[in-house]
Amino acid sequence: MPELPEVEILARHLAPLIAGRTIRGVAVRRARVLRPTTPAELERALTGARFESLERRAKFLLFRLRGRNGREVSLLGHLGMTGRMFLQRAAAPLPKHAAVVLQLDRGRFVFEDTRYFGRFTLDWRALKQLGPEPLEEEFTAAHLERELRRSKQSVKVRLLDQSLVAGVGNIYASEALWRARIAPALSARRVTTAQVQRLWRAIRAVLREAIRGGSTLPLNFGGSGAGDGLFYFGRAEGAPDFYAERLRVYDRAGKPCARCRASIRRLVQTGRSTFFCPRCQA
DNA sequence: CACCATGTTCCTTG
DNA sequence: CCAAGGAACATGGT
Repeated sequence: MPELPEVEILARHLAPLIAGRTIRGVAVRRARVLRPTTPAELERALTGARFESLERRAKFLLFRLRGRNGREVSLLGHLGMTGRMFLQRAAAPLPKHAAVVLQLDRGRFVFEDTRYFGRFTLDWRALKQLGPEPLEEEFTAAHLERELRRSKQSVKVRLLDQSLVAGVGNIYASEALWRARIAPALSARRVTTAQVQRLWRAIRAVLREAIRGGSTLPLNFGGSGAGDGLFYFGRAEGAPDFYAERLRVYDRAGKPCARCRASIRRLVQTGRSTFFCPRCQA
């Protein structure tokens, strides 16, 4: 579910819903996601605290709260591969893999994560290693070129390095390279200045369009219809599926390229799938 | 049973 | 010390 655009969409939807809400109780059902914070530490910091703001940094969510004692509390969230965050009525059934549940003054906040790779922690050290935000001015084509040239790894693998640019994941790395017409296996060292320019534009366009689309991956809580109290974000029931429409190569092996109709291919780079058009991205 | 999965962090190897 | 690659984490879908 989550790459940068999905996290951005979540933050935008969640921020106004949690602002001003007070936490009455904290239930940690899977302590692993707090690491290295302990359940006792989280309970002490959050009980009685009030949400003030929510921002995104790369794929992280930055929650700022005002603690019971008046001090600021900073909470760092990450959805991992399968994480979700939403509000629901206090009477609604908890999802099977609810990792952390915050009882609010009205209803509850749920961090649910099937695989428990996500984070919900007071430890902010993970942010220190992040590179520039791809949609901000700090991310320039010159920076991208300089960083790419430093390595002989493939350009696709380099894009996943969060210290080079923060927030590009496995889906949008393939999408950006397709858009820029660059072969994913090309050594980062061999990328030309013209290619860097195209790639820089493509990264930004692909991410921006995904955010604009409102939802790419199925972030909705499909099936659970109205009345179960699930906070529902992303597309509405019956709305177009932006995910299926927007992705041009990811998970489309064997299907025709949207530009040239050649058959999309899949390859594995450092253990992860890459999708590309062998003709457009020669 | 096999293989695949949107992410990050460790550990090993060179 | 660094770069690079692979395993681990944990659960579910096909």
